[in-house]
Amino acid sequence: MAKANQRNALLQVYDLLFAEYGPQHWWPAKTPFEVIIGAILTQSTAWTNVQKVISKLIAADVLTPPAIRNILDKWLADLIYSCGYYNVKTKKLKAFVQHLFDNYNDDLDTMFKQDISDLRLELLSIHGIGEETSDSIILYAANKPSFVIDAYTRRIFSRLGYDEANASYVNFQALFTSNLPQDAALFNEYHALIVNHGKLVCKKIPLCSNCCIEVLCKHQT
DNA sequence: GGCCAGGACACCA
DNA sequence: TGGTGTCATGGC
Repeated sequence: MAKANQRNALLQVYDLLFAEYGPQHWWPAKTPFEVIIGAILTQSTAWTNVQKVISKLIAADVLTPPAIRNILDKWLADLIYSCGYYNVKTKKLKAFVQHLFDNYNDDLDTMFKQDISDLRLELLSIHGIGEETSDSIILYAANKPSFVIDAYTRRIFSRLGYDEANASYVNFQALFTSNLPQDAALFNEYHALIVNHGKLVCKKIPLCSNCCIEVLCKHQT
């Protein structure tokens, strides 16, 4: 597909999703640190489970870097139990807050002052933070334009006939970053809309214009 | 009871 | 470099 057509098609998908669902107001968190904790906890886990755990962490007054750093592994594992993979995720949460303390004295703002590529590399070097989680943190916690590729994105754009959906994470991400304006608000809304649509389709909830995607499929193929 | 959910890592060929 | 097993609860 020609570059201009690709750009127009991506914007058309965005417009249809936005017209259908409206603004999503993502990420559902009150602070950048809460975004990061949620991004780690939601790995391969339904968001409803994460919400319960976030509430528990707030109730226990441990949703801060020093509190997560100092709490015993066993207690943290108990608190995040409902998310699944609680032993693995305990290590991941601990690894992040330790990194934040060692390098920035718990100051996220300083960490986020880097440009996107440096920040992404640094996040990827932390245990438990892969490509999707790092992009989620950059976009939703640091408010910088880094497009998030997740299972929903691949599924939907694969259905739309994009071969890039089967490519590596970075190559698929380039489809969006090379065709869309580098706008954090746009990337934020686009990914949120994709996830919202994906969830509804996944739950087989009938959508009056679920057909918007079906129509696009016919146009693309 | 089976399947899947807003992944990442360790290990192996 | 790519494929596979593992981590695990909760909702439908």
